[in-house]
Amino acid sequence: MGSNLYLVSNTKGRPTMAHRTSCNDCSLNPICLPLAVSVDELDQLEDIMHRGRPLKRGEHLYRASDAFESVFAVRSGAVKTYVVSEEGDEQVTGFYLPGEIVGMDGISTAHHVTSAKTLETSSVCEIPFSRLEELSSKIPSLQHHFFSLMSREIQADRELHMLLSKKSADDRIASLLISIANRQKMRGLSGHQIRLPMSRYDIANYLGLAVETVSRIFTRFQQQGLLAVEGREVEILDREALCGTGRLRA
Amino acid sequence: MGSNLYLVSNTKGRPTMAHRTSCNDCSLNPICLPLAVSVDELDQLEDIMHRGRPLKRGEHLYRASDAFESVFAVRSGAVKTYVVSEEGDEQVTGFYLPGEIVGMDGISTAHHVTSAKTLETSSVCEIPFSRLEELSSKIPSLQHHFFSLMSREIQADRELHMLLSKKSADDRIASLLISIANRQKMRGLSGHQIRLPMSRYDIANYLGLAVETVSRIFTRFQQQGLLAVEGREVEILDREALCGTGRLRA
DNA sequence: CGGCTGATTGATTGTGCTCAATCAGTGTGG
DNA sequence: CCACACTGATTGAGCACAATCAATCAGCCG
Repeated sequence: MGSNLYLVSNTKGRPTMAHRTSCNDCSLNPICLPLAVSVDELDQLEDIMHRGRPLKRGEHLYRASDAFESVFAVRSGAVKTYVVSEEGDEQVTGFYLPGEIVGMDGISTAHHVTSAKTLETSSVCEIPFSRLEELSSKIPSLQHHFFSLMSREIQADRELHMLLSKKSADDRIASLLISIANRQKMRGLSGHQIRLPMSRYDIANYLGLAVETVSRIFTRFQQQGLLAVEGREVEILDREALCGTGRLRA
Repeated sequence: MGSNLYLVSNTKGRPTMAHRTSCNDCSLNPICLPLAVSVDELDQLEDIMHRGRPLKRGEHLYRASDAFESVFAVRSGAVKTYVVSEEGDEQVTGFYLPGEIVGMDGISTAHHVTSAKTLETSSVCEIPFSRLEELSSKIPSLQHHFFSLMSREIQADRELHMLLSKKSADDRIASLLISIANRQKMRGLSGHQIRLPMSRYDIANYLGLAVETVSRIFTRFQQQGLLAVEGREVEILDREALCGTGRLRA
């Protein structure tokens, strides 16, 4: 469970204790929480955050029914949230990539309603929520930014809702790929060469499809020249047509 | 656009200018925003709110792409939110009953991403968001309550997501009915005798089903003795079995 | 009365699920 | 070191649930 080995293997070319860098040095600065605060306020924000050890694949950030104490900013890797019903079947409720905030459910109940586990070796910043609230009262722009983040979460859920209603399986897959590509692009990565951090099972579960269907659609998209798929590596060859599949906006 | 006639026709037995009462007199007090604030703080909250005229069925609270300025607390009636895609088809994204807050999308974009229209004659309280933010900075409990409300919205979306993935049409209908019953109960109304404020079309759209399917399931549920349906009046006869349909928690 | 919208019911089709088999990759233990 | 088991992914065949197309009916308003 040691040191920062995992992180090193993940952030290629920056072997120097990356998990002790400050928000200032973080490449996610422009899309993460610090976005909202000035340089001197940033110190206060950093004071309340914990940058924990890197987590191995499959470790939990929190589990459903845990007391709600913190939200988490993903620094590297990827996280999925899910709930397990009484009958034991799992429902994946979201995927979180670097720069995104996990755990904002649970504020109202004081307990988490989802569980969050890493999909691959990941590092996260833990932000105790009560202290974030205090700080938000003092820094209006931070308060607004946090409201804004939650609002964006709601918006994303709306889009997902729309996707799941307009039920075509093709649309769902296409849309997920585009979404991940967009989010990658936002943090300066390729907008067409993506590496899916989650399994086909997770994708199927998230989109309300059977694994077999996901698999079939991936191969068909490939045959149609829309994608180049190799396991979890996906290249979007014809974004236009892919969007056209479900008439999404490019 | 006429006095408080509409409201009168809606809040039976209280014909006296109900829209000028304060939060103190509002029956929704225990579940609405005022929940979080003390008596003297309540005055400040009331100062920033506008209790507008009652709205007729079909009037808009706001439209997609309108500048985001306020959130709205539903006082009476019911509101639906929806988006319209470029191709013109509508997607209903939510139903809001008295005591619930509409319009929290749009914080991040400064513009609304959904439209909100009344499903029947309704009255709402408009709360300018910038002033709510100011006030939230000064009243920590209000800030927390608002975070909490947004969190609850996210939670509800999670549940919806789960519902739409676990795709059985029966489950979806059952779940919606239970949800509405629960929300009615929370404001002191019957937990089994409900009046659906929305059309079958809205229900179908919201749940990602065809209208015909909704209709069929209503009649089948009735044949099975789970419901007594008469148009938009629905009585839940066997809540246990209804939950069992989709193995929901009662 | 005639036209409209909302709701219900019937007949047919199709998309995606289920069941089942195969295959590749990975880790385990003899 | 290799056989074996196990998980994740892919492909095929058949079936079921819900969509679609279509017709009818009730209520409402001009």
